[in-house]
Amino acid sequence: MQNLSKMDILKSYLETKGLKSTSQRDYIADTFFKTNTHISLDELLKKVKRKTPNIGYATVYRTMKLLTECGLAIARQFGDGQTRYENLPDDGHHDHIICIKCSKICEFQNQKIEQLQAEAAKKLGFTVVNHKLELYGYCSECS
Amino acid sequence: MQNLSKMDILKSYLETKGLKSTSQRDYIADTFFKTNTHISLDELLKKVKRKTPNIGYATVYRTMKLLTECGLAIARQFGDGQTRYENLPDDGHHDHIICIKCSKICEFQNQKIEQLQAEAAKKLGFTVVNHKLELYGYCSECS
DNA sequence: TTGAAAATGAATATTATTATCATAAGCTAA
DNA sequence: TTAGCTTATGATAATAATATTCATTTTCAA
Repeated sequence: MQNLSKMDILKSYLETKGLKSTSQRDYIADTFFKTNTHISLDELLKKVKRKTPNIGYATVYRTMKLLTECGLAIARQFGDGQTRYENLPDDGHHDHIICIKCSKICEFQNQKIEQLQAEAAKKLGFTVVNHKLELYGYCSECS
Repeated sequence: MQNLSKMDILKSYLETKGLKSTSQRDYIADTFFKTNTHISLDELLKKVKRKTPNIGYATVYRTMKLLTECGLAIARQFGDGQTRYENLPDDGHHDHIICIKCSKICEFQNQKIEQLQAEAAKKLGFTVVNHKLELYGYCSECS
């Protein structure tokens, strides 16, 4: 079992909610944590079924709902009519800057921005567990 | 009829596509242009029906598809299972914070964050022209 | 070990989106 | 203006994804 820290976060979330740990949940979560794409429920179910064929769609659905609730997954829509789940990268770098001409993508992280986000959220009564920041512009070669 | 310039953009889009101008389309578009929220099809239909009760869901649906195609509306998903249409603000840009439990959406603006974004981009040799920032967390009622 | 609480999985229900089709309305040419 | 063709409309139906139900199984704390 990889992804120990993520699994720990999940376990502690379950505990605070009075929910139980099950082999299905663990296996679905672990499988998801190993993806680095935007995976749909059907795709994840297919992956999970390779090793545990009698797992049901509903369990995958409910597990992903849990992971989303505790900030370990981000549910996104890309316009194909399906919800896709994004796994957080381990190093926490999930800000992107994308060149609108050549499509080059760079990643960056800025602690100060994250701090300001948390403050802005607090003013509105929110507690941030996750964020998605995408900048669009021209890279050095295209500007 | 307000929103003349947006209406002009729509009219010229229709013309280039060989589509026709109708009173329903005009009224739906004008009603949408007057919103400053993330409106769903049902909500927009309800608004439109106040003055023109015999308008149909399908016409609203098709009109919003057109507006999206020509860039006058942005179709967004915030996780409540409904597509919501964002009217382009006249006064610029806003960011979103979304409750991952109840799907409440708040908007906020933060000049300082935008400034830091520009700085971070500059370090990577980029010039920012646009950005998308979404925070996910718990609202005051769900935390 | 036991029993209450929660999870599972198959199936069903619900909901939003998209397509269909008969009729109505807009547009162009004469 | 009108004839004739094209597109739009609105009611409804089809589709597809998501959410719920329920009988059974599993977990976990006492």
